[in-house]
Amino acid sequence: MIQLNLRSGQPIYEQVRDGLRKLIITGGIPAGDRLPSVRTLAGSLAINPNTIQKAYEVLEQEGYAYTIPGKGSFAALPTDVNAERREELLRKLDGILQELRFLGVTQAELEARIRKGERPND
Amino acid sequence: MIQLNLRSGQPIYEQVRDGLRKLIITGGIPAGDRLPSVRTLAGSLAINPNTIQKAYEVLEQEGYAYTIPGKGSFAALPTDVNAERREELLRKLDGILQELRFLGVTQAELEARIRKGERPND
Amino acid sequence: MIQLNLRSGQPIYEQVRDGLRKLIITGGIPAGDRLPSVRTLAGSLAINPNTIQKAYEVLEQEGYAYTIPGKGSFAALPTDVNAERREELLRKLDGILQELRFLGVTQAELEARIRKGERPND
Amino acid sequence: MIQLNLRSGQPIYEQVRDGLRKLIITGGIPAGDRLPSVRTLAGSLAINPNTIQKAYEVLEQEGYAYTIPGKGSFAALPTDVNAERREELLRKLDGILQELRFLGVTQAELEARIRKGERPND
DNA sequence: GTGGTCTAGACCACG
DNA sequence: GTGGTCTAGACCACA
Repeated sequence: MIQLNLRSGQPIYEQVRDGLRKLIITGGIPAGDRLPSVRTLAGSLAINPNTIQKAYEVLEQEGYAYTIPGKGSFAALPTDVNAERREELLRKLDGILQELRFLGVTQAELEARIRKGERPND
Repeated sequence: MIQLNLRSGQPIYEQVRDGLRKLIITGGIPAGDRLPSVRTLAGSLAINPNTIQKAYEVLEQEGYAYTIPGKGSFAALPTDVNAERREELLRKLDGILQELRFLGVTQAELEARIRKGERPND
Repeated sequence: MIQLNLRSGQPIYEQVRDGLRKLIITGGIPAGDRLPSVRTLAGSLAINPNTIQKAYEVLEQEGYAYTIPGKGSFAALPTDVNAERREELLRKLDGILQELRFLGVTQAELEARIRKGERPND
Repeated sequence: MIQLNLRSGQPIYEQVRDGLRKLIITGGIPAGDRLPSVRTLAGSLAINPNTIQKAYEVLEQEGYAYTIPGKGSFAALPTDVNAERREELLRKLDGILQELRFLGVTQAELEARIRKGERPND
């Protein structure tokens, strides 16, 4: 389910966090559904449970997951996600757009790219 | 000119790199112009020269600057920037757009945001 | 294992890089195997760990090694080596051949030399 | 006549040395002919005469040029070139061939490359 | 004066 | 225990 690259230099817990977040965003794990348990995921990815634990903690801080002690961790609703996360994304978006423009990417190319991922019901 | 946050967890040399890249992108340092010398910048930011030098090395790998030993470092042309950097930006762009859509940002809002930074001659 | 000449004028980190690369090329360190740790090698060569680390960074840029923080550095596969490195070698090869011819080395001698290192299964 | 790249990071005096050596090797400056004077070359390349001076000194050590005080510097015969230079080239050649083989270049490709530069009268 | 290299020693994140 | 980062201070090549 989650692809790890142990050679990438990126901390493993970040890769797990990114993978889980991606699953939640894409609907692979619908809001309210239970995330795999720390031990299960650690087993299937063949890494240390502490590393999974850290990923879950960070995800919870961002608001993408919440934990019910004794029950497990669950995917949160989009509206539960930390407002800071959203602001951070918008900040990064502006920075990336600015840099791409500097590199010669035209407004038309940017708009094409932004439409490519458009969802029907927007 | 460059704002550092020594407690942010992000390495100082990366903050310096980001700050300089921003200056180059925004035209604050036009292509061909000299960047501040390692010692000068280290002094004005009150950090070690080695840390500045690492920032310059990374910036050079990205293609945003080039160094002439004994002369200084200079801002490069947009066309000199590493192709990998451009691809990395496009990858990040797609990921951010996907996450923002999940968080409820509509296509109209995204397009508005993308037009905000539009440059007249695109 | 690696011979250093501290008075040669060539930077120590380059000598370390060359020595390690040679070990990888000759199979002294098979692909996937761990290179000596920064501290270990620094100790056995009696030089500063930072100098070793710089050698490893450069080796990684060339594609001859990859690093997993907290785990160590490892020898990469030949296919992971940077394409630029290969082109640089071919460029240097042509220049050296040209100069050797100027110095009176005949085509026969060059071909003999090129066959000397031939591998059986080529 | 000599192409300098002030941005390359390679010391200018080395670029000048390489350029002059190339001219001698290729016959652009036949053996016995006078090399351009330090001041002339410094002027046409728009660099400091001290830098040219250093290039000439190194070239003389290699045996590619000799200086007659008050007369100028002259291109030497191939037989005058330092034996160490020749050995260094052969050593480098072996190292490059070994590395290229490691990178998957076959014996056939190497031989093709070595024949490409073949001179008719060898 | 500039960047490049090196040392000695320190703290931290990661797994 | 590993690599990553940072500091303080030093010397050298280059132009």
